[in-house]
Amino acid sequence: MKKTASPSRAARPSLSPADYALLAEFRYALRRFIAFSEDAAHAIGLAPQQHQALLAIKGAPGRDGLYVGEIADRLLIRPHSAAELAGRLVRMDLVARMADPEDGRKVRLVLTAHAEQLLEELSAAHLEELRAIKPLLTRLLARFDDGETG
Amino acid sequence: MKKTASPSRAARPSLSPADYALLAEFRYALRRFIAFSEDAAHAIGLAPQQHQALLAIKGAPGRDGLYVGEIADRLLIRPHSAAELAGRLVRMDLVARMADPEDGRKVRLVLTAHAEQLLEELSAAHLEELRAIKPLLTRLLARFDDGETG
DNA sequence: CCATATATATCGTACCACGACATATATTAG
DNA sequence: CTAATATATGTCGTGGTACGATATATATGG
Repeated sequence: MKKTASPSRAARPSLSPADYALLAEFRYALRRFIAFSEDAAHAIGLAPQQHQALLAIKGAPGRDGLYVGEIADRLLIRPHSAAELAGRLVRMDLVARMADPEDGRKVRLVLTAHAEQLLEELSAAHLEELRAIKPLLTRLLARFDDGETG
Repeated sequence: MKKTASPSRAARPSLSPADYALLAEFRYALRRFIAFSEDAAHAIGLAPQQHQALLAIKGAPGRDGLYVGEIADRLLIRPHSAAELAGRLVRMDLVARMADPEDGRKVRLVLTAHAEQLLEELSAAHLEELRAIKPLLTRLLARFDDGETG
C-alpha cells in the first residue's frame, strides 16, 4: 500500500527520503531519454544540438524556417551561439541561410531536403520511444503531488 | 471537432506537422526545466553534474553513499568520468571517499553535511518547480498517442 | 601465484557555449 | 539627411567537462 504521510509536516522544508528518491528517479528517466535522443542523432552523424535546431525549425507552427534569434530562444542559448550552430549546419548542408526582405539584419534558416529526410527518420524513432516511456514518465510525474494532500 | 483518423500505415513514417510540433514543444519544455535546474545549481556554486551526483547519492534507496561506478550508471557517464567528477566534489568538500572493507577497489562516496544542506535547498526548489510544470508536462505526454489531435 | 577481470584514477584531446568584440542594418532624435 | 543608438548576426579565444587511452590497485580463477 501507500506510505502514510510523514509525521511532522510543519513549515520546515524537511524533505523525506522518498522526495529525494523521486527527484533522482525522475532525472534518471529524463537522462535516459536524452541519451536515447543523443545516440540516435549521433548514429546519423548529427550533434545533439544540431538535431534540436532542425527540430525547432521543423516544429515551428505555420512557419517556413526560423530566424537565428528564434533558434536561440527555443534552444535557450545565446544568439551568437545560435549563429555558430547555424554556421555548422550550413557547412553540413542541413540548413540554408535566406535573407529577409523586410529586415536585412535577419537571417532565416530553412531546412534542406537532406535535413528533412534525416529529421523525419529521427522524429519517427523519437515518437516511438516517447510512446514507450510515456507510462513511466506519467507515473513519475503523478508522484509529485504526494505530501500535498491538503 | 474530431480530426480525420490517421492511417496507421507503418510502411512509411509520414509524420504530420503536428508530430514535429509536439516533439519540439516537448523538448522545449524539457529544456526549460533543465535550464531551471542548472541555474538553481549554479546559483549556489554547483556545476549541474555535481548537483546530479549529489542527488543520485542522496536518492539511492536505503543506501548510505554510492560507489563511483554506481554514480556513472545513474548519470550515464563513463566510470572514469565519474571518478573525475568525484574528485571535484571531494575538493569542494561535498563528498568524502570511503574505502570499502570488502572490496579494496571500490570507493564509496558519501555526502558531507555541507552537501546535505545545499541539496535540501536545491531539492525543495525542484519539487516546487516540478509541481508547477507537472500539468504542462503531463498534457504534452498525453498527446503522444496514435490518435493525437493538434 | 600468474593471468585476467574489475574498479578507480590520471592525462591529453575535442567539443560547444560563452564573453568580448565586430559588422551590418534599423530606428530614432534633431 | 546625419548622428547616435538599438537590434541581429557573426567571429575569435577561452573554459569546463566528458571522452579515449592509459595506469594502478585489488580481486578472482586456473
